[in-house]
Amino acid sequence: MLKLHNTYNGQIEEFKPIEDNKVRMYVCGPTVYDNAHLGHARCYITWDVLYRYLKFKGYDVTYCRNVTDVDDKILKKAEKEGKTPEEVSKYWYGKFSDSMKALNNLKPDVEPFATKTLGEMISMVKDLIDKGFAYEADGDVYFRVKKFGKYGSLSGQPIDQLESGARIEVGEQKEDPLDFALWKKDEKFGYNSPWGVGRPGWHIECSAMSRKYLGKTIDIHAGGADLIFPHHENEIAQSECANGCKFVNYWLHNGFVTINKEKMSKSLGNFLTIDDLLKNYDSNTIRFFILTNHYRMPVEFSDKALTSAQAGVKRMLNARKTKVNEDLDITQFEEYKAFVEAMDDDLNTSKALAVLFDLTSKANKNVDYAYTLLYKLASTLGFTFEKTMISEEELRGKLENISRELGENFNSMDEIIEKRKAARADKKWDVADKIRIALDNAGILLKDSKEGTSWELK
RNA sequence: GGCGACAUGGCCAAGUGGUAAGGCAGAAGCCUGCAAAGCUUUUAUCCCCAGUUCGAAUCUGGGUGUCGCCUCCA
Repeated sequence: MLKLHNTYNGQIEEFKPIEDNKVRMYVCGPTVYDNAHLGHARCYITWDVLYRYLKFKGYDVTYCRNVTDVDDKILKKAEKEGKTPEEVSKYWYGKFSDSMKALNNLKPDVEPFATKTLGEMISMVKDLIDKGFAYEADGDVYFRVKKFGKYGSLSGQPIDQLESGARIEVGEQKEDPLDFALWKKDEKFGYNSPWGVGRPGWHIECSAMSRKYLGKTIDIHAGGADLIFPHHENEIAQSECANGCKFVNYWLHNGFVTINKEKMSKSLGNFLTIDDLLKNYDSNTIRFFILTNHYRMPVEFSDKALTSAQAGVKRMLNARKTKVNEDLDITQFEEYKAFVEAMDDDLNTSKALAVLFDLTSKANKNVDYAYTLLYKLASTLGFTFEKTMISEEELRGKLENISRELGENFNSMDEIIEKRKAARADKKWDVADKIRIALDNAGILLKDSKEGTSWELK
């Protein structure tokens, strides 16, 4: 029985989908104007694991993650670089997708673009105006926060407190400082609407895309904890007033990545991009680093932590391998039950990893089912055991370097290993060592075992 | 000021009433021509104080410290 922490009431609740075994899940996606960083990686890895685990549990999941491609930041970047907003967002969406793929995150079932969902947004805004929850003011449209009695219940903020922090910007014609924009006048980059040329507000995007692709009431809505207020609060207000029904059953939020004890973020400038990180650590390492902590807790980044994660994940992925037995009923094993119990408990990945290490240890001791189980459960968390394949070209380059160093021509790794094997048989240790060192210099590690000698990239 | 989270060994981190999972690092041993990997053994009384209880890291109250949201932010 899966239990999840619901931000809405602060409780850990049993997860029950609206419809049988169908799950409708929405995650707030990126605004595509710049590189994604480790904080984004954490968010999307966390929800990728939830997506994978729901599928593992047998749910029929529809995972929708939007792409915000209308935004001030995109426009600013476009102006600065002399490009169109479309060019900017297209480029950075491509980069984002590459990063997600590199992190081994599954592709969501739907990835709607804000600019492609404008019709839905406009009709929703219109609806809100008709129902009296919104009003037009000089080309802008605002949501009447005070009309929605439940406003503030997700973030747990008393309305008068929110009021004291709210401001009216210059040029805005709000009835109340608390009101937020559903539509903003923008004659330069805007789109046609009943209220003139303008752009949708950020919050309405998610309400509209969620409704269009998943329906009026959905099971799960997830995102970073910094979106609780105002973004998710506003989404609830919009959706529930427009649709006249509950918006989301389970609100899930992940904690931040910190660096030097401070939240990693664009605005503070203290971030590491996923690209940069992948230069030093592979995706398994990053995933392991993220999953050793519970998803709601803060995670402190440091090179030391990543190095530690690297060593840890290596141990797991280096487990003694056997053929994965597809016919094996893995559900019969204690370790399987322990894994499921951990994950069912609000995604206790830390505990689940402990189960995987138990299996690693068993695999190394030749317990026959251990590797099959390890492989399947680790895959559920998105780890990959497959080694990165070395290209023909790269291998040829390495062989050339090795041949040069050894003063002898080798055409394949097998030839080299055979040569060393013969040297070892003759107890010519100096020859054998030279070969191993030459390979080491070329970034190849040799492993001797009873079964023979194997090689892998370091 | 309002709301919320966290504080466990050298580092990271589970555990939420019955006497501390796991990973990294360290140490010793086995294996090995060497190396890598692996195997075995090994390191804590849980921020402070008071209380509840037969019994608390785990509940209650009070401190101290750290962080987050309240403005764009994953």
